[in-house]
Amino acid sequence: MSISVSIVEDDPAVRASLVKLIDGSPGYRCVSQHADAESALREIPPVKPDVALMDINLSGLNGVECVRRLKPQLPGTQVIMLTVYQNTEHIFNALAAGATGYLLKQTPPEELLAAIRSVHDGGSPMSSHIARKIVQCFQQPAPPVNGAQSLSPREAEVLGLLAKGYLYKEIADAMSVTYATVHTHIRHIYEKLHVRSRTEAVAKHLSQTRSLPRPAKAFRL
Amino acid sequence: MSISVSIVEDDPAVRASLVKLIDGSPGYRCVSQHADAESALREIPPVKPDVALMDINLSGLNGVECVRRLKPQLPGTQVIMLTVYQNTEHIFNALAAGATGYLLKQTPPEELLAAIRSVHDGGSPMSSHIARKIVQCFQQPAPPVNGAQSLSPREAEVLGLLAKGYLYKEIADAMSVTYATVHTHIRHIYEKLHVRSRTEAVAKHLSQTRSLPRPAKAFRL
DNA sequence: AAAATTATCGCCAGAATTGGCGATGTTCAA
DNA sequence: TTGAACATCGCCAATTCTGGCGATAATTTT
Repeated sequence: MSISVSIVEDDPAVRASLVKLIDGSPGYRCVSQHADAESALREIPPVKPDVALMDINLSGLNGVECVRRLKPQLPGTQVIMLTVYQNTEHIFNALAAGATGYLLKQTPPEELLAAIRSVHDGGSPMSSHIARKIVQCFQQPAPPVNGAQSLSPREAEVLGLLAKGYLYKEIADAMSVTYATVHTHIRHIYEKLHVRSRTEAVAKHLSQTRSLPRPAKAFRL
Repeated sequence: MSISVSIVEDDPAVRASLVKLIDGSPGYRCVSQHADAESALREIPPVKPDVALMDINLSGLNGVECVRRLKPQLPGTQVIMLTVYQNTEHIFNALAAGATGYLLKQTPPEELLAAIRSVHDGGSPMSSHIARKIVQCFQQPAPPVNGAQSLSPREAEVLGLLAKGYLYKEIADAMSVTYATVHTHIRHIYEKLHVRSRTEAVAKHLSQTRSLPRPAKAFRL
């Protein structure tokens, strides 16, 4: 069974050549093409393609938004973004919106076909450099503003329990020390983090222990 | 100039074949080999290889830890993890520790060489399926259990300020209502979120507004 | 029209937190 | 060896939160 592909691309020439490539390759067939996000949102769901190639730069609703709305209706369809942008923000937004692959428009035809097969086969096609950007996300070693770095092991432990909503007394029990000691640790924590309440300390803590990448501002929303 | 490679692999046979592959290929040269993390940590830094192939499963200190300690000393060296494990936890831990590539041991020789070149060239080599796992990280949708959905607009507003560490009185001023009203809103918030303190409410709030992926437990440390 | 939800206000008392000030002992680096 | 950072303990008072109980009014839903 060949892989069914939908194409969303506003440039008629590019779109035509994509259709030609897909339909001209055995094992692939183009089942729909769309010049803008709006029509894509209307017409793609009934078609249920295996894969969608989505230009990221559409007039009107952009490709990222289009994916965001399309994906919930078509969880089985894998979306590959096509773009000229290689910047981190775009990449993350697209992936967060539900895209599975991310290719540059300059990708040669054979690779594009390989990517379509790959994404259909459980992979996430992307250029090597884009992969690196994503990997770097995991490495951003919460570098600078980590007031928490200066927390002693014991203090960090207290903060962890504080974040779970434990009472001072419960923390004391959990750590086998007295209430007074917990109290003192917490005072030191507040000093070091420059906060004045449990809530602020926890907020700071959660924003820093955040296990994962916090790539770009873009992500915060 | 050929790419210098260090190899860390405890199985002598596998290590030997890797060395043979590297040294037998033009454009690559193996500059050191190590049977365990400890000797790797001692011997690799002076060598400053372009690329290090690191078995993830070493006796003693494991490969991930080895990378974590090596990378700060050798920011220019790109590390590719070699492993039989394909599970998410290992992948994330390795990347977070500073690895740039992640390949399965079953990777064919030519691909391994291509990966070494790729990582040296600014890429992040990894199998298509591993890439997918990483991408999925960015897609983990704000989970369903959003008790916050039932919060009224006003309550949500209060919670937001609560999360910033505002005192009841400050929230009252900010919202131009009385302390009593804030107090009531907060009581309702606690009921709806099933929490008993400001800290718990804020923790819940932050964990849900969190724009980004929160991959695995593994990440929490 | 009755009921539920939301937003607003109030009192009171117990519980928890915060902060000021001080103390002892250990460990580790200068 | 002297100081700095850490972990431990203590007292006391002021502030802040939490929860129980109740109330009015507007809006929305049923």
